[in-house]
Amino acid sequence: MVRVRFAPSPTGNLHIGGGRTALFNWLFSQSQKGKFILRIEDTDKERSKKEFVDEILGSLQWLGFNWDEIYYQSERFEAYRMFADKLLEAGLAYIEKSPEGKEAIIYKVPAQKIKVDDLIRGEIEFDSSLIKDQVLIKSDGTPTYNFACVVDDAQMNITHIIRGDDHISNTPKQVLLYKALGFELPLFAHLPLIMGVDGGRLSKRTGATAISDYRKMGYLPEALLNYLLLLSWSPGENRELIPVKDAVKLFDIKNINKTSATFDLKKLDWINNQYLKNADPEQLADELIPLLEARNYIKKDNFDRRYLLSLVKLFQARLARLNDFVDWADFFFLDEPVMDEAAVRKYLDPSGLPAGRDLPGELGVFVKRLDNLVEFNVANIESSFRELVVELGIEAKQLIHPIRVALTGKTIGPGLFEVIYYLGKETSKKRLLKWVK
RNA sequence: GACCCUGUCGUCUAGCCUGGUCCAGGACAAGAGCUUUUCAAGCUCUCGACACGGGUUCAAAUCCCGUCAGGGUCACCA
Repeated sequence: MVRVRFAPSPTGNLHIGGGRTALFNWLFSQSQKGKFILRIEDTDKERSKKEFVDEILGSLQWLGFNWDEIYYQSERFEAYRMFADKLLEAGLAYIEKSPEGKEAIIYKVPAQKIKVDDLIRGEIEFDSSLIKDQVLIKSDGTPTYNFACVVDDAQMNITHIIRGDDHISNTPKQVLLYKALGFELPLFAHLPLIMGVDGGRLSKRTGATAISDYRKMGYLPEALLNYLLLLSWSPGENRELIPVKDAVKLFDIKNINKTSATFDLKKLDWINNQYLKNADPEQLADELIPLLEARNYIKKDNFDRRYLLSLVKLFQARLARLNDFVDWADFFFLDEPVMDEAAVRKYLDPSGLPAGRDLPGELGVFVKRLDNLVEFNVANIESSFRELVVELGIEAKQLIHPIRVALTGKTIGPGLFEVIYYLGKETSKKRLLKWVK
């Protein structure tokens, strides 16, 4: 049975690169009906933090990766010690004393050619005479990364090691240890790295790196997953929008390419919009509620959910990020819209109008028409408006823009008649009347 | 510096294994237009790449060699 693992170190957040490694491991396990194992590599007592463990687990859950088993290296120190002693007894390792008298166990690296048949890159050859002896157990008693990793991968029966490219040069060191300990070798697959726009490693300078940051910014996990999937993997046939469920069926390690990819926020935005457009409004509303509460736009447990749902539907297709809703739809929740001054000057300042136009008068008439509607609905609002502009002998947009600014404070937004309808007759009248005199 | 990995539009990629169907296809971005009530969406179009140089071959993005470029690793960090 296929068993893969994702082995983050809790010395920081789960970043984009780690998320992608987790994704490929998880996808492979799902596609092979295998097990996905999580191993927290917390051997560095100084830098490992509980809060990072929580953050990493939270991000993995948000992405939808459920693990079958979880282990903590900090709980397995006896095992590492035991295998180090074995190597000592076999004469394959030696003890080195520090000036303070502390002892470290060092593996004596034998000189030989090591071939690794990487699932993604093919055969890679190394010369171990170029590798110096490796510390197994540090003088403080904790194991080194390469040693703990080998012991664990073998003990946990990991069959495929799928990890980042940056581990290629660790591979010969680990292969040597597998052989020295008499463990069966797993298969290796080294994923190309994700680069920042500046060409180097993805860093905070080049944009957000933590998965949780993308969550905060309003990206849907499905969208982020889909984007990450496209970085160095393609199912062919020009398919781009691939929900995880489909990816599990289509996934084949052979289709992973060897070239590193640059993280492109623009494409992520596009994918996010694609998912947002087709998302269930109920689900989006659930995500939005805490954000709206935080801004005091709605009161917890005391708001009209059906109304919110209608607004979500109004904006859904326009959002690049879910959080945009909070800014773009603010006028539905505020008593007074926040006015964009430039928009006011452009559309509501009578001095800028052509001779003969009487904007305040026109707005006044429109308010009366709204008042007289037999039934206040989108169709009636629109037809009364259309009739009015014909009577006035002006183009629809000459009046639409000023009204939108008066009602929303903005030049952009959903269709005007929906805006009026959802704002309600009284609020619309009140906001328009401000510009009548 | 040594070792290792990689090189197709600005970006993500298809094609490369099994040379001809590729004067290289798709997507994002950019530009133009349509629609129109602004924005978004949608639709149409435009711009734009086989890193370079040698081979092999009737024929090379595809095979071979070299060069160059980019990246990674060289810790008692993981």
